[in-house]
Amino acid sequence: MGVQRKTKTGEQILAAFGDSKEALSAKMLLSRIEQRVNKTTVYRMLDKLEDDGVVHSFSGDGNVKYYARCHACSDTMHLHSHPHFQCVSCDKVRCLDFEVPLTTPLNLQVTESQILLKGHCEHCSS
Amino acid sequence: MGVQRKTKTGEQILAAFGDSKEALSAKMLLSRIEQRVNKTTVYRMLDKLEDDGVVHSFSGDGNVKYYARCHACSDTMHLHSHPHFQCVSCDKVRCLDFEVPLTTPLNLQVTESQILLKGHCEHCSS
DNA sequence: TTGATTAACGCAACTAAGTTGCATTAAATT
DNA sequence: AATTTAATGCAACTTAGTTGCGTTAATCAA
Ligand SMILES: [Zn+2]
Ligand SMILES: [Zn+2]
Ligand SMILES: [Zn+2]
Ligand SMILES: [Zn+2]
Repeated sequence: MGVQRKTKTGEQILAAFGDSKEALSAKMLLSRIEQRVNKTTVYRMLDKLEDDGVVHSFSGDGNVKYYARCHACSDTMHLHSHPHFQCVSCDKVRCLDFEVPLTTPLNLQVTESQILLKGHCEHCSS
Repeated sequence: MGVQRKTKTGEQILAAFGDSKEALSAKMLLSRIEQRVNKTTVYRMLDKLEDDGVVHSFSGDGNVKYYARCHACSDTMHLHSHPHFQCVSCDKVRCLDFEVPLTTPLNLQVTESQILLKGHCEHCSS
């Protein structure tokens, strides 16, 4: 089940994401939240927000899970087949807007695709 | 630096991969190797084999690192922009043969792409 | 064949991400 | 204000992977 009560942790997590396409790990969220919050609480809140279709998650570099705001999802429909980008220089991660057309083999039933692009973001290109 | 001596661990790891496109985690390798080998040894040997362009690695589901044989790599040139597939039913992971054409935004310098497809493999489709 | 060199190894201890159980706190409802 | 129970904090745990260090064994030269 998703979020059922309005709490400070929930507010602060959503405030940390804001309206941007930036993706954040649990650790990054913890460091951004003013109020002292336990990591367990953050993990559980993120789970609930994901259930509600408010955030989506994916696996970034170094086996770390990242979360980002959803923009067209609800608790009944999740739709985010977009790729993600991680800068190898500043480590920032974000959602990319376009869709990648995938032609998959006929003998496989693909239900989900995760695309992570790595490289240098616009601020870190030299 | 890569592998410098012929050892049993190295042989057994390569034997476990064989010639297939199947990807294996360190844990899976440990369970497949007859001889008793320490996990540290497996991790270190995989690192060396990756340095040599003998295997490549990528992040699978559950933040687990998978390794697979390279087929066109050397210690000086690594080339594996192919996608990987993980069956959500039998958990097998493998390399896919085709390339995915990616049109990336102009303001990003993409140097690496990881594509993981998830779904049901040919043996687990009902 | 033997001895020297050092890559590879085993072990224990560690790190880091994430999870679980349980007692406590605090939203929401009456 | 009293009740209900979602949300929280804490400690302890799990799992993947790493590190330091002393030991073993592959390679090569004498
Ligand atoms: Zn950057
Ligand atoms: Zn996204
Ligand atoms: Zn399968
Ligand atoms: Zn592969």
